[in-house]
Amino acid sequence: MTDVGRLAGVSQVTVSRALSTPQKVSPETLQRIEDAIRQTGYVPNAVAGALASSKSNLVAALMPSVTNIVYSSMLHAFSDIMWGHGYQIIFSETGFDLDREEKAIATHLSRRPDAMLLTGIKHGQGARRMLVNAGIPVVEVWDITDTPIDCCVGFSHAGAGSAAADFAIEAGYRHAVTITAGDERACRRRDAFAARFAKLSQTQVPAVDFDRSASLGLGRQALTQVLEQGVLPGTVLFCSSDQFAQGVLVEAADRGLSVPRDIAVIGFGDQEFAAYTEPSLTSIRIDRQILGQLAANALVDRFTAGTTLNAVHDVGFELVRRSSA
Amino acid sequence: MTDVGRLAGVSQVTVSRALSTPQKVSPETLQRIEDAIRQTGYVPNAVAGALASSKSNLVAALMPSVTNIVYSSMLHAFSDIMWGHGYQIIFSETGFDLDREEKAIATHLSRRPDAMLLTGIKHGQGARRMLVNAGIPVVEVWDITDTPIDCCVGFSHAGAGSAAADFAIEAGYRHAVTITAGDERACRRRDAFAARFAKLSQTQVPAVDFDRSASLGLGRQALTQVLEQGVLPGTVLFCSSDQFAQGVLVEAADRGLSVPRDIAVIGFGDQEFAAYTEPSLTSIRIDRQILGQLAANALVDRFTAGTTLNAVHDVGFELVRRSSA
DNA sequence: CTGAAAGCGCTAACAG
DNA sequence: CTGTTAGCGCTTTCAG
Repeated sequence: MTDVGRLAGVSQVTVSRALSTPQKVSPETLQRIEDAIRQTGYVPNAVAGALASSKSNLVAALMPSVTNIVYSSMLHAFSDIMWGHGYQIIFSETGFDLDREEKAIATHLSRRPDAMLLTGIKHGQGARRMLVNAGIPVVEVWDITDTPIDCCVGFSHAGAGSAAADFAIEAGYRHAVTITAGDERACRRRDAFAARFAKLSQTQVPAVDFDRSASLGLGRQALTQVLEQGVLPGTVLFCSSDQFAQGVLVEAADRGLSVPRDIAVIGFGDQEFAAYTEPSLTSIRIDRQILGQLAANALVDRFTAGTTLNAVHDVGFELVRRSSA
Repeated sequence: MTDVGRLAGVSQVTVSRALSTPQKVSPETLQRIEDAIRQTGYVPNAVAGALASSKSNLVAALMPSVTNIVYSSMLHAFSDIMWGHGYQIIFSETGFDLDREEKAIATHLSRRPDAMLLTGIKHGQGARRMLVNAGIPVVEVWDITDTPIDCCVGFSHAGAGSAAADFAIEAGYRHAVTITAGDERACRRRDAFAARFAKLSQTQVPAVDFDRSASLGLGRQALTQVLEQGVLPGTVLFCSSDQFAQGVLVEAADRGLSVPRDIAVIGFGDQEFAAYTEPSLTSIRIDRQILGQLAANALVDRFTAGTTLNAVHDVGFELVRRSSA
């Protein structure tokens, strides 16, 4: 900046102004500075800027996994809006591990981000304290609670589970099995589904649980397991992910089973392929685009205005009925 | 740090040392400092550290899209290793747009990252200049070239295309159609496939091209289009993505077509589901895990040793034959 | 509208 | 092993 200033015949401060508040610099000076910048190939140093102004224009985003479309599509929408507001994203994967998340929070806070996005509402011991101490806006996504750290945007997993049960009963199914991946939120959906379905149908709801992430292969395996234990007519499978559901569909087709006649399937996530499988998949849709956007906007609002704390945004969910159930 | 030092009865510098090079501080002092840190709830400021040492421990990663598993799984492997070495990832999506990539490069460089990962080998006008000026290690992934900016790790897309053609001919197919998404690298695979297949079979290779990203729905549409134009027996479809291939499979099943008898299908990417579709999908496998790891290691090597420039790592590809072709 | 001075919180020499 | 002195490259007052 000093070099640029020298070339333009002004002081370093004026160059700084030209870059951050050009309206405070006379047009001619501005012109000379711009030329000088071009000539010198000057690249601003945002690190120094952040130190001096204690504003980093950095937002930290922590999520379980980027390879899961459910989270990555949220990140996509979120970072898109943030970028539009001049913020950059520094991210880490936490892999459903609270310890790892807590370490990541500490590390990220040392970069003095202007805000932080966290996935889920359950965090480790020190997390809340660190975040409150940092005094930055925090948005928790993909779930809701009455006691967010700062604000949250998501939906009720228990609500989604029991809504699926209501739907299944209304659709005439009298037996159900759950297929669930190793994910705390998926378990909450399963539990709510099972409780509600059991209550309404007066039947037991067996569970097939995995400790891994959902996948098509695991879904095929799950159906095999279900069939081995024998399945009564009018049974619906409540899957914690469309990946599972698709696996069930593929396995069913391979075995010559008719869906939903022999077995019905409800997925979760309403992924892009859900509408195009054979038969098309009944699933629970969460608008991840909107969710990511709302999360971004919540933060941006907090920057500019300083909206009320403890704001909770319920984006809801929608049971999309197609042919599989 | 000054506060912590005061509390521990040492100077600020000693606190700094205790944190970065604890072996240079006496055990007793270290203990006192650690206690003081706990008491004060001190959180290091990596921004100031980066400014003073001109080492940010930040690595920028630019990729077309995080919602595409092909890139996100690479990012996952890459960031995992980088995190293990104490680096954090600051990322941006560039959406197959060179201008956007160039802007992102400039913005990211202002953060003084210690290295940068770029996807692809084709970049905008100023990109190369900026990166060379920055003087940081750069790794270009997912493609290879003899003239990388610094180093690259990927595979030959033309090679993959013609290998698929060789395979198809050997497998006895005499007609082919390509289905391609709007992606420069996919087009290079298509062109290589078509050229080679046409040469060996002495037939034309019609193309179904989309300007969007691949999806299951678009794949179904593509097969419909192909069938409308009439397809000769012994035709293989070369898809630029497993998403397309899966769509073709679903549409074929829906129409009562037998795969590979009526129509054969080759995918690309060997995604997790490829082994579990019905019939299972023949696809081209790239080890994205390894690719991401090699990219990370290439950078880490450059940090420590300063490996030769212009290193090009060909991770190759593997045609995985399953049932669809 | 422009400049001078101070300092953000840390690390990098250099002394002791 | 510990402390002192100088910055890193900006932004933020405060004066002109």
